[in-house]
Amino acid sequence: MTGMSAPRTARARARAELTAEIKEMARRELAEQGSAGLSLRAVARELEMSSSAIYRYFASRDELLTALIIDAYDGLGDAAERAEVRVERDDFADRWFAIGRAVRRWARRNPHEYALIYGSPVPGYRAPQDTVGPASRVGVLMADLLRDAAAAGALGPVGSAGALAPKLAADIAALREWVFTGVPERYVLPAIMAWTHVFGLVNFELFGQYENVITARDQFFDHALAALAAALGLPVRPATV
Amino acid sequence: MTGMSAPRTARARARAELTAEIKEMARRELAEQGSAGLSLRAVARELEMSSSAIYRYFASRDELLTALIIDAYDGLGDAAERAEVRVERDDFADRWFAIGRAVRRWARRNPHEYALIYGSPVPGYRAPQDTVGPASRVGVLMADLLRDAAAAGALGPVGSAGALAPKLAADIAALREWVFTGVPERYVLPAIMAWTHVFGLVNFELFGQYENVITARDQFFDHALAALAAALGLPVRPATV
DNA sequence: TGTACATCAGTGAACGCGCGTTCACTGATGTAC
DNA sequence: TGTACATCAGTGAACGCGCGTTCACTGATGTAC
Repeated sequence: MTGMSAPRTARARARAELTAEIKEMARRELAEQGSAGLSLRAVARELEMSSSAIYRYFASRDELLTALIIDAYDGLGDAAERAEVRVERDDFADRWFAIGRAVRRWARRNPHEYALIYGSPVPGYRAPQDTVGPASRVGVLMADLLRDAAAAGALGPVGSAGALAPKLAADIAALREWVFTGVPERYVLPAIMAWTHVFGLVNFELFGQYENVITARDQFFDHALAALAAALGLPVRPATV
Repeated sequence: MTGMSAPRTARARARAELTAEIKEMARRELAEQGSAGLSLRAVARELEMSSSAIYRYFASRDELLTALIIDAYDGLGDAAERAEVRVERDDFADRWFAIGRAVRRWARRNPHEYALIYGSPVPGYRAPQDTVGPASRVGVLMADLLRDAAAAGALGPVGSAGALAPKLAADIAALREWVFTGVPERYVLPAIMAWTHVFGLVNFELFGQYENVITARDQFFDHALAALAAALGLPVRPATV
């Protein structure tokens, strides 16, 4: 996941370990202060090293933040993939449920990391290019699922909203050359919507919008997943929690 | 909106004006720094007054933040209401579109205020009770729309997801005694989902998740609104942008 | 209408704090011969 | 296997900055009689 091969020398091993420790401690700080309150000095203090020593591992606070963001995307991606891969390949609705639930579970367990990647952008921080791969993993997983379902002829009808605006049709065409290869055209927009909806649900739950509105959070989320599966054309069995 | 009656004395008038100026300047700072970077001293500096003077108007940074949050909810609520009220009362789909588009337009015009209320919670900040009224205005507007449509017999069928879990059914019952009065049971969950989805769409657009995914933002949003209207049981005419 | 007193707005200095980043330096680890 | 040199990790002091909040004070505005 780190992209490094096994370190040879003791020095390299120590370096890898300390890099990991710094990130781990930064994650803990993040959980207490939020991304804006993440401070190199606090991390160093907690690790009982001088603040300047951190600079041997991360060139700046932004670079540490970037590392945390990538790790967060990868953590979420791993969680979703691990959950999805355990499901029977041809139970497409179950695969959908597995992805959705894994996303929510990970987000509830790592709320500050989730906020880091799906909350308000960190002011003054501009995400570098290396985040886009990790950032797309959940979406890719959903697209893969649709491709498999389409190949198996398991996709049912989806509501049509009439003719599409040309610009939007072009977006869909582009998507079908990339993540949505092999997915019939009419399933692409429902997929983007369902993807958006899943994170919208998690956002609202984590950021407090369901306070005084929904108390049966698990059941509501599962209900929504079932409705989304139907909107995606996936064959849904009656949901049981 | 401020809840104050017309100020009598010159002093009271000056006070009201300066309070507004402080908030206005704070909003401008917010737009540049984000909520975590909002500083009383910076606001004071910009207003060419001493930092301690701010304390005559707001007891603390948190109190200023609360005022901004309430104003943001009210700004969004006003925008949505003003847009919705201009539509023919019995064109229910149009009313839905008006609300959704107004939310998005306001969010795009006031991205930092939007992030303040729908983004990651401000670390260490706990929203006081006075925010819940303003926070619910858009939801109330949607519920009102559904009530009107139901009364007019204009609501079509919605997808049923089978029997509901008891806890979830209880939530719905509670909602129907409060905001969703007069709205038939089966439309409540689709409404919560549609409400969630609208803000999920705006979140994803504003927070950068559609980068490299959707370029036709207006058309995509309208498409989603149309799909949501259908999911809500609202009578949809073919969408034109 | 004028006066005495109370209330309020605003100031400037200070407290105590934390931050990111740089730099010259020491001592340990790794590498080449 | 031993030695000379280069590389790296970590330190501590310093720079320059900004922050929220408090406090004793001055001068203006409002109020009651």
